[in-house]
Amino acid sequence: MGKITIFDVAKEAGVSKSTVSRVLNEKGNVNEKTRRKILKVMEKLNYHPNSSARSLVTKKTHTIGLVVPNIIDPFFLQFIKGAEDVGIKNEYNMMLVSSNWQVKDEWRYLRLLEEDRVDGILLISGRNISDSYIEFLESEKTPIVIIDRVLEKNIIPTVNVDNVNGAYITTNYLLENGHRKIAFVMGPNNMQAALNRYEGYKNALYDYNIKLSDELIYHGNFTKESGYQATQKIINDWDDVTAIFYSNDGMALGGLKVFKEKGIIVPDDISIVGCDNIRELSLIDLPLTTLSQPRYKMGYTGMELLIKIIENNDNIYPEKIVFNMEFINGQSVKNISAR
Amino acid sequence: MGKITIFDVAKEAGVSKSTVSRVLNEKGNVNEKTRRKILKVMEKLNYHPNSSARSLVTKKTHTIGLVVPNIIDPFFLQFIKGAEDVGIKNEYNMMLVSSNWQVKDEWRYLRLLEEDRVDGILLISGRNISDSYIEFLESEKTPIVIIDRVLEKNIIPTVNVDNVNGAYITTNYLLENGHRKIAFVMGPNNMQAALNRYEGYKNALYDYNIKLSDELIYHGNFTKESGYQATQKIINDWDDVTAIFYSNDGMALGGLKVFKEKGIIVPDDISIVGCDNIRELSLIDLPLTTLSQPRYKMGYTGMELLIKIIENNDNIYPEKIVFNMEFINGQSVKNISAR
DNA sequence: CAGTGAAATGGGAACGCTCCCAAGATGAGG
DNA sequence: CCTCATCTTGGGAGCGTTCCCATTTCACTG
Repeated sequence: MGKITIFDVAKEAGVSKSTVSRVLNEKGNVNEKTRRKILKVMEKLNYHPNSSARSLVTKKTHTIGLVVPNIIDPFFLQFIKGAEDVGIKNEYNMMLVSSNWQVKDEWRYLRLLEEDRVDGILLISGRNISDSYIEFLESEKTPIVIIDRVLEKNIIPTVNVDNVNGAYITTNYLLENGHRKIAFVMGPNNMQAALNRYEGYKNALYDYNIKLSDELIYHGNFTKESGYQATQKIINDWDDVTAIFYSNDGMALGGLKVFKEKGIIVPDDISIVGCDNIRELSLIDLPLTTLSQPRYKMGYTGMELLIKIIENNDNIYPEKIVFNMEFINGQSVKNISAR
Repeated sequence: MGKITIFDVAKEAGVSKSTVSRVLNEKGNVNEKTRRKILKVMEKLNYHPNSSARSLVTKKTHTIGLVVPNIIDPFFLQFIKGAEDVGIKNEYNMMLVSSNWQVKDEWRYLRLLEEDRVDGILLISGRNISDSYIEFLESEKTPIVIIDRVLEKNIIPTVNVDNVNGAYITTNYLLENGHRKIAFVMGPNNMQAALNRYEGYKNALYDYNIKLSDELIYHGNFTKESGYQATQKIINDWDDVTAIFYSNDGMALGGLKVFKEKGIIVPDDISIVGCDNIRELSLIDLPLTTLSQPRYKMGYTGMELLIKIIENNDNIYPEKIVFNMEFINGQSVKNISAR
């Protein structure tokens, strides 16, 4: 079915292809009358410009590559949604690539760029990207924005969340509610976010003049199972811990399981706070007090930034955007201040 | 930074662009020695063919449009993952479009086709696509596969699940476990899947010689809230209903909330089954007996089919693939047969 | 009514590739 | 040593646009 081209439109409208192109791109002067006529012909013939031909000469695809560590994890959906909404608004398409947390898959999204399939890349949750790859991207001057990875040495624009501050606020909230012996369940040591949350916890204690006790620090790896185990240890080790700070919600869920099994009531017997505000928690009866990353907003902002970079490629100064975590006041903390 | 083109490679290797093209596409005869040389030069110059230029002449983009009703809903992730895995294997990229359940957004994915950005479209969960649009796609002879929507009149290939059979098996399971008075919570009337599940329920009762009672049929709209309300009604209306069949898991969750509030123990006081096997349920302590759509497999198969259609465009006969639902035996049904 | 500048239009080159066709190289067979 | 088939290579056209430049049209002004 011979596709309609710009020539067909030109012929039908009795003008040259150049004029059609002009109305298509709203560039240059076109007599209003002919403009209307051409528009009418386009509609009549159901003409749509071929994007490949366009890209070939303009060097723009109006497509961005969206890289996600793992498409299966609902955690990333809000980021994607935020990015998508901006994309739609600016008429950008999104090419989806999941990196599977694998360094070896980095070539897959790199190739999108090399083959000029995309104008830039939005790397969501860049925690899994190797340093050498980031340096490579930097040297390539690729339009790219990385979400959820702090890059201090690199000039690449990033969108992040202030984990230190978030954990500080949360810990402080526990302190204000009279808690003094607060166990802390850490995440993986190699994860910046996990370390930062620990730092916030530490700072809050310090500012409250409470001595940090290493014995109250437990280790997990962000899974429900590891939260389960850590919680069992905590309960075994102490009978005067009044609150537990889980550095993500997954581990808090593991904790809840322990409490259920042992008949421990939250928050009457123990107060807990989590971190991340994962969707699954909304299904649980107890509203958890937790911190939320503004994921939608981060995706949204990241995409906006990326498009900005793509569209005025000159005089860019790299931006490092940092959002605050949002404190979500649930019902898993009890005020135990003596009155 | 002047991008490397096929000419640069040709020049450096001392051959013509045609020869380079030949080794690029592994088409036609090329002397093994020159082939190696060209390959080496490509690597040296880090040459990658421009996809727009290629598409312009071949009319193939090696990209497929993946349409999902709502990217925010984790329900669709398994479909996407299945499709993606096939895409990667066959070197297809995926353009992501969410339809937002809105008919008015149909133009957004249509345009991907019209602008020749994609070679075909995989419409996941086509429940939300208007009939007129489907007819349009059919008439356009667009390479398309629709997942999760039964199309009897149309010639478009689909991948579906046998809801009738699934509901039959589940209902039968309840019957085998001694339940006779089984309430049924329906989904929206305009949804094929919901109606089919009702049909399966009906058939099972019929084959078991149990008279269908309209009074045991309750209506919901697949939300947790509607399940909550329906369950309250059921409990109000009857004291001898021993089992409830929720036609999706979301409504079953609503039911669980009622039971918790009223101190009703599942499965001791009442047996329940759901349908869909949504991820959130894994976080709940009670393993629900439910039906699972093989979502990963459906996405996988749909994508395979689509690529097959795209790649040998001739003599296609439309396929209608139907998977069985998988029965997931949880712990929410009690055997109450008199012994 | 000639002259002028702006508005409107057309034509051609270029984008980077594939593909067809023609031509040169090679080698076997007589 | 010539012939012919096969392998190998090069050149040119064409894919559907955009964009630059040249040309035509037009409305005014003096």
